[in-house]
Amino acid sequence: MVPENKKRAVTQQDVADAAGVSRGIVSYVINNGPRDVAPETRQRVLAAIRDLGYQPNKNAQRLKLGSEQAGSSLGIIAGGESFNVLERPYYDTILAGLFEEAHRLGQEVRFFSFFDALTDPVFFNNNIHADEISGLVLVLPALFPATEDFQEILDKIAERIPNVVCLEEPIRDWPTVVFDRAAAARLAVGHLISLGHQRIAYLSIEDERLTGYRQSLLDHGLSYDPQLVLATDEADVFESTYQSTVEIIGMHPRPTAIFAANDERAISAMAALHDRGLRVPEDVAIVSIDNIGIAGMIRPGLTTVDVPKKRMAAYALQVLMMQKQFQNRQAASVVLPVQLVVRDSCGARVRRVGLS
Amino acid sequence: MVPENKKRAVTQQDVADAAGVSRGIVSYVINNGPRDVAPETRQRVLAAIRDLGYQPNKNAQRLKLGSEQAGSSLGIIAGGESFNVLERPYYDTILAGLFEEAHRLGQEVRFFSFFDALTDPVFFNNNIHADEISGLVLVLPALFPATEDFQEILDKIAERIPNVVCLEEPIRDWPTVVFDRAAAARLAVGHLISLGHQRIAYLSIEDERLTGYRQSLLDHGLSYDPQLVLATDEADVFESTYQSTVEIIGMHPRPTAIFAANDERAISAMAALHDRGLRVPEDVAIVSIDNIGIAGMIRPGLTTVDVPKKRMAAYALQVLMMQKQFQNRQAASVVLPVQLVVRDSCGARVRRVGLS
DNA sequence: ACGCGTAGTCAACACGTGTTGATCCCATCA
DNA sequence: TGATGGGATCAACACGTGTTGACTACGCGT
Repeated sequence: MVPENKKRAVTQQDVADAAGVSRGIVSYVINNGPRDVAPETRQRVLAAIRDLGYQPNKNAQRLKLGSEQAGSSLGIIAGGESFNVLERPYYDTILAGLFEEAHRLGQEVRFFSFFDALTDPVFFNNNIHADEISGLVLVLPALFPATEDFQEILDKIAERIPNVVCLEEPIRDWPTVVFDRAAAARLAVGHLISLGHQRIAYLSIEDERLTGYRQSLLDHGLSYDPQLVLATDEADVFESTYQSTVEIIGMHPRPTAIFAANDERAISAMAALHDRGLRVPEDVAIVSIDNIGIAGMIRPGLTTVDVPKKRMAAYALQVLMMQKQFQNRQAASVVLPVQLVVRDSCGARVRRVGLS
Repeated sequence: MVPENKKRAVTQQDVADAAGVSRGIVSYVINNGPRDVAPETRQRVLAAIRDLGYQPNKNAQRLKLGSEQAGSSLGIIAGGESFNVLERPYYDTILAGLFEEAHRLGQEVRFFSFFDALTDPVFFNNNIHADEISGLVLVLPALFPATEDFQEILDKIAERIPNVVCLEEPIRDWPTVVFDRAAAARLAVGHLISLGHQRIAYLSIEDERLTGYRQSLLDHGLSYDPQLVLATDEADVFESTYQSTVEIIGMHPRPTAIFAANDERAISAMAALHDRGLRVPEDVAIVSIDNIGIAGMIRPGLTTVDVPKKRMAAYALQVLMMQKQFQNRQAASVVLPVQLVVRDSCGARVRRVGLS
């Protein structure tokens, strides 16, 4: 390999030489500096900059200014056990919202996968520097491995990076932005009950949704039957939910409705029902939570509780900015309200159980 | 606001003082430096580093080493007219693939939206620096605005950043990684023809797919009817495709099959057919291209041509690395083959037209 | 003619690091 | 014992930039 002469980058000194001035002047011109420059000189410098195609060296700027001033980035760590957050429709929208809001705030963002950043100390040390990142957004699903490495890295984050916000799952004492899961579950289950359903199975995520499911049943005078709560595996959502749905189908008497913890699970359940020759919503009604993009495109359209994903993202960055402004002062966590979106999978537009 | 004393970061000098040595020694220890250090001294320095929680300043390192050595990033610019690539299942997988492969190569990546990076010169100048980015992947859908700003920014990329690879759409003379669109279309249409279909509508994207669609018809002795090629609007895929499908449904005689340019369009078509009381595949068969994640989860399952999205991503980075290795030498473009995935929407598992 | 303020410029320091020429000290060998 | 070598360390330079103290020249007032 011939070591072709690397063309050295153009520096302020080159510009200064070309314009016949001192280097400092060039700096003044670029930053509308702390000192004034004679109009005629300014023009000469600008011309030289244009001619040589000069571009300031960011590294030198950041070194000098202490990256605070020079525009530090905002870090986003997202994911579960792999990169695959990017391939999950719910988190996609969250991420898109984060990017949009960051752009609105003029913040550069640096994106890291959970796998890289939180389970690999070497990667963490090499890539996540307080020099470069002044704020961090953690987007972590419920279940993550509590390895020693993981805990150690959380410690480092805590001591190095002043501002951290969590989306979805609260971690340590960092402020959190979440949607109201219990309320979402109550909305979904309440809606099914109002349509006349009495045996409602739950394709579960065991968080506040379960509480909401249970409470909604009791509120409406129905009994809570643990057998109707079926496990689903976050690591293989589609397959595990499909199997659990098959179980539901085999029950006697068969539940007339299914509450799915999120839209992915609902879609999986619909597939299982379809494959067994059962119709949605005529034979089994379905309601879920999330309102991902395709929820309204598939047929039957999914009745689901809309989670304000983009607003959650926007709030997360707002909280981060607040933290930054009031140095280290604990910023409040946020719980956002949700809203039911009625489509066809619940059967509200078709019939009411027991009334036809 | 009380200007709480910013705690100055720990530097090599601090470590050196604490360990009672010269600063250079600290540098040697950290980098297993060009010079040897006495074992006993080394231990003292390491202890000091640990005690003070010293972390080298990346900006200074990069300044000194010229970011080439210090680990420069790999840039990804993706999107159409907005950030929404993140919310489109096809591009999600592409991006996930890029991140995965970058991780495998130990490359840090910096992600930019098309909107930020390619249409806003100010943002571009402020955030995309040759100092930091040694290679660039452009993930651009077919249609992008050819504004002056856009062209100007492409010029700047060309002169500042040595290595560029395009995914999906070739731009300028940069090397490209694409899947074989014409072959994909021929596979899809050929499959429908082999099932006995003779009137096949095309929910179109007007690229090599159209060529493939046309050629496949001719190859099988069918005539090409431009009326069967319906426009769809990339800016509002679902709605426009839905409307075009309604048109198809109203045709006399009605086409017995639809070839959709991608899975999103196929799902939209299925919705329109469902809403008009037509069954898939019994009344109208559907085949498309992409094989996005949900293609196998919805019912009927989507028969589609699998695009090797992750392999495309991996290849893109391979090409980038090749470019880097052989300084500026033009790297070859890559066209990846595709494969048909038969599910239920085509009807192959149900019946053959005219044979039952 | 002299003093003085000011607009404009230059030289020099600082940011924190990697690296090299020079220095010190001690062990080894003639 | 004196010279030699080399292991270990230090001081100093360089990377490219932002900023401050010092310097020059010029205009103005007395």
